[in-house]
Amino acid sequence: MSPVRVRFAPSPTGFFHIGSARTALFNWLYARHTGGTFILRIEDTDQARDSEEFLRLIYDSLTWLGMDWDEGPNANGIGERGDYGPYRQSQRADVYKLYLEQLQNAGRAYEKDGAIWFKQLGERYTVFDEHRKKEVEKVKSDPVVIDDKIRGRVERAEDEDFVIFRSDGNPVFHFVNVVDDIEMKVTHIIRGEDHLSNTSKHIRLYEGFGVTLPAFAHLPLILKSPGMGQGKMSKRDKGALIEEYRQRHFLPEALVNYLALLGWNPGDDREKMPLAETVRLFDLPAINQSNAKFDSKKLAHMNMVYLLEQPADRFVALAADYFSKQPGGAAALADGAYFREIMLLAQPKIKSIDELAAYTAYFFAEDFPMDEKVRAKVLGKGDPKARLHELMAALPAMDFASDAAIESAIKLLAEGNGLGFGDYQAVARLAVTGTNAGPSITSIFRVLGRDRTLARLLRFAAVA
RNA sequence: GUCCCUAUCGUCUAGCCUGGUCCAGGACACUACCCUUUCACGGUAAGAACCGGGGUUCGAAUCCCCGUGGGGACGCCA
Repeated sequence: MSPVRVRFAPSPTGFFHIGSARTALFNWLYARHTGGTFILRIEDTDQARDSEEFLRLIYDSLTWLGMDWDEGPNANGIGERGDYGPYRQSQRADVYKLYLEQLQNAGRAYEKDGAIWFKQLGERYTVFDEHRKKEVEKVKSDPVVIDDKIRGRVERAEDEDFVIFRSDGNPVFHFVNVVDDIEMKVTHIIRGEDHLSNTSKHIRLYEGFGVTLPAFAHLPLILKSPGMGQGKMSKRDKGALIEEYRQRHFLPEALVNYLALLGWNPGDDREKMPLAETVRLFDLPAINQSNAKFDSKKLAHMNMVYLLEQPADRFVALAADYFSKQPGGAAALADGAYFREIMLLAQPKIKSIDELAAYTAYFFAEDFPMDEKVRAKVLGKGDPKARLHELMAALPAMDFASDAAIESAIKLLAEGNGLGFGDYQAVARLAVTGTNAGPSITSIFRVLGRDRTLARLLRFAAVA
């Protein structure tokens, strides 16, 4: 058995979406599992739609997700690697010319309407195609048998000639895809099920070139989320773009973990697992045959689980990176020690990094918003104003050294008035943060410091 | 319309290959309760599925067939 060589072959014609990422991931996982080679090949044969910006997005997205390629084009200064380059189809015209000549010499290519067509072998007949609303010529030939690693044996009987070179002289996907897979010695073609019906064309091409077939594995598709319509997920769907998760500062390892579980599982109940473990267990036969709907809530949960276990330093670094990209975020970063304390308070509370700005806003500004509903609720219960004044009176003498010290001071105050901690907690939180959600009030007091806490209590008491 | 793939809780799925251990297990979501100093986390509990019909068999979620549902392809896009 020759060493595994797989490839991910995107075209830079649009944003990098979740389906592409999953295809890339499964190829990457299979390469790493088998100790094989992961090739990145850019299929930029559509001059009208290709763009350098989208090309960069492919490199950046793969890198962000942690999928390194062993062979591939010169990307972001990495330099071209591999012995079968160039790895951009726009630079491989001479190779395609050679393969075309081979087909022409064998009588398997002909010209029509300025384009070059691949000629199928077999009995020809015409039929009216309801879908295309025109007569088409079909070829009755020996059935093509696809031995699919995921689906088993798939058989297709009908063929049609198809274009391999456009009238503008550029080769078409089916042709270049097969030629490069041959040239680059790809052993396993792992791609979405939407290509399953193309595969018979591709197999005919392999036969035309007289080479042996690679193994095929057609992945189930990722469908729209429940309630978001029918069909496969498209670039236009909410949550479909990798870029979106990157901008929202999702953890790439969480996204990768979620994506790995969309159509594959380790065979037991584990869901959150280290990448190395996924690599160890991943294999083609374990991949599901049916499509899966995308569930952003489950992804969000996975992200939270990963966030929770981040070491303090990494979490603070992630938070700092996030704030640095927020409007006005620089102010929050001004005091590093203060920033760190706040972020660590927030870490166990949030589901994703992009909640941080709103969740911690009151630490960084005095003009934080007041939640009117919460205000009405808190002020409508007991005698919060009295509690507020008792607290303000006690504050100057309070020990702010630790959460525990603040807690016992407030408890002492409460006991003295025949009350409980909770009687002070709600109104103090409202006065100091404007809301009813957040870290413990003692830690907020401590981090804010006595002066700022007292000032906020005073200000609130004045208008309450 | 033609061809191809597919079918277990709302969703992701285990179980199916090698029929009995499954009145079907886990996770997300939802609900309730517990924990609690708010909000989360966490814990416990509840509800929730073998698409339908035929067969094969002592026995079918598991094997076969037919329906139906879902998905894909049918471009001088990839």
